[in-house]
Amino acid sequence: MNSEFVIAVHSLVLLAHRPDGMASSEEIATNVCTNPVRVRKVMSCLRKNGFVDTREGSGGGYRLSREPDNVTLADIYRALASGSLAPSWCSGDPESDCMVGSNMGNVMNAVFCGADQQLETYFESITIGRMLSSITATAKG
Amino acid sequence: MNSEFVIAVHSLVLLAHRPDGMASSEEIATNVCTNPVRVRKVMSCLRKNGFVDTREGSGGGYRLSREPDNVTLADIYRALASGSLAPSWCSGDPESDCMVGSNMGNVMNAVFCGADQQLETYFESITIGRMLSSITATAKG
DNA sequence: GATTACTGTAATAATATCAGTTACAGTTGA
DNA sequence: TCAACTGTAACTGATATTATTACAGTAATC
Repeated sequence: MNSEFVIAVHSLVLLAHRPDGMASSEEIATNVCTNPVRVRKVMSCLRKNGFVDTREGSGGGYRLSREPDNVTLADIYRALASGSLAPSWCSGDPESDCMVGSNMGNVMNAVFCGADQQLETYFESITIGRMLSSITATAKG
Repeated sequence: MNSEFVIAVHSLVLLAHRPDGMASSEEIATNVCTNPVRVRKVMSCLRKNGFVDTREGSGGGYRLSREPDNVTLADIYRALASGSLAPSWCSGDPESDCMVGSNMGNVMNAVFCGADQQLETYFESITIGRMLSSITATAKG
């Protein structure tokens, strides 16, 4: 899995946890354990997909623009990691004389498309709000 | 996804397609489009897990040792790609003062364990035999 | 028993991917 | 006008992936 997905999920949970729903790229980066530029790149993508609003300039940062319970991991997955399941490496060669070698690419592709959908369905069942609850429950228990 | 998984699946389908169920690492490598050493490494693992028999020496190679219809992709996944879904990159820091930052690792981990199981369930439904049928059907159609 | 054709595995090299850093233009609040 | 932000691009360094080389061990065949 794409690690940008992880950063995105973490960031959104953090925003959801903030009373005012806001944080700067630097705050997020510290919390996630990475650098602000990487966070900004991910958040920029989340903004384009309507998950957050950004405020540039002094005192700015990111704000969650949707209800935590209405944002599923599937939404995030689709926005920045869809199709990441299939390996970059492609098996076989369409020009091969062998029936197996020449068709494996397509068949493998179909397998991974299915896997991707399966994964998406699973992610559909998990929301940012639920992850936050899970964390607060763990912290209290 | 681990590309060794792809090589393994392709190799087993190829063996299942062979009338005598056999092929050498070089033949497989050519068909898969990679080098024989890589194939041998993957096959070595498949042998240890009981998917194939090997015959060393002249005229040797690999032979499928199970019924194609009884080998699921889940079996293969478990043997050499289990847990590969979670990114190497880990979010947050257990020592963090922030509740979110310090617990995200665990929660994220749980999410990916679930995803892994989901994937395994999906792979359970696909067999080497079915993939081969799918290829022969495509080739004929 | 020598030769040939294989597997098994380690070590190394080449390449590609990923993550961190620096730099700087643009924006906004004070 | 200054300070604190975002948005991006370019560069560097780290890490992971794939290919290559090398060689020991095994078995069939001449």
